[in-house]
Amino acid sequence: MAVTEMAPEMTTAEWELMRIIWTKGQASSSEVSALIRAKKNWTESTVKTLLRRLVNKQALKTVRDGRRFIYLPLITESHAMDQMAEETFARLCEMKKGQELTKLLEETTLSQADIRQMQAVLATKLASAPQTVACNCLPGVEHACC
Amino acid sequence: MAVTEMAPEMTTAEWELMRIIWTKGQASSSEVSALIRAKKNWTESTVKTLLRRLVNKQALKTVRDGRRFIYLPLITESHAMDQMAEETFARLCEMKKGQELTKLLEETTLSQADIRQMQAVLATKLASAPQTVACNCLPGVEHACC
DNA sequence: GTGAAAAGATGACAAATGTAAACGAAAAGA
DNA sequence: TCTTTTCGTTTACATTTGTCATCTTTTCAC
Repeated sequence: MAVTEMAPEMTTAEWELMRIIWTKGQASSSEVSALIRAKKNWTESTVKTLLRRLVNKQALKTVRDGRRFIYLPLITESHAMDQMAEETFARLCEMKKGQELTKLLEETTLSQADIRQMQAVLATKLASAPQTVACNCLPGVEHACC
Repeated sequence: MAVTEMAPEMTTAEWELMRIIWTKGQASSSEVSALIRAKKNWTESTVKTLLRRLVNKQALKTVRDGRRFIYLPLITESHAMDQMAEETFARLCEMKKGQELTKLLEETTLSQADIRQMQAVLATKLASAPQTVACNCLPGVEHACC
């Protein structure tokens, strides 16, 4: 595996703010506060703290705009999503990832275009897919389960 | 959405131990210690602490076996996996989940059976799939992005 | 039965997280 | 200019998480 460009780990609370900034492209602390209020009862203080932490983690950068700061993303949403998804799946048993992905496919609202793209990916993969994928739940033990 | 039977949140470290216990069905503290050692340099103390926390969180229960405890799972691996995957995807923009799932499909090693099952799921979904899925990144704002 | 080995119980401690309150400076309105 | 509002900065504080070290209590081998 390539050593992935590690994006900073973001907490759930921080992620909420990032989504706002990713979508708007940039935002001031008060803009973020105003927008997040539709969803979370956080005080401005809380938002400021989270933004500061995101800057420290190098997930955001700031540019001054007179008295205040404008916050801009330093990592893309796509990259952050990829990393989070990867980290989640890294916890799972190799053998069981397929089942879990299947469940996600079932539960997620997908557009027709999404589905067509997935169908293309799967068709390609099928050709070289292994008969089975071994469980790797017991460290150092091959075929731990089943 | 139905109110999901909430399984306790497990940390990354705790999850590692759970995988061992799920796979073996049950294990004593020293068995877990021995097995985890192939992967993590944790002391027995660390393992005991994590097991205790898992019991407190009601992810595990114990039965006495003479001087020691046998740890048994109180939640299934499947349930825990579902919940973790759900929580991860809950963070993501509705509109972008499909793209992220597609990437996961590409990157994950899938068995032929996995792929066939996914193909079946997708074929079914396609019939009733929406043309597009709206972004929900800005709380309270419809079609935030694009 | 005595000492070493094995288990559980307790206590610790730093870093990360969620969630602010307070304080100080600057800008804007009266 | 005096006051209020608006920002950023500092400090705080309880929890959770990662990692152990110790202490205590059982056992098991001599």
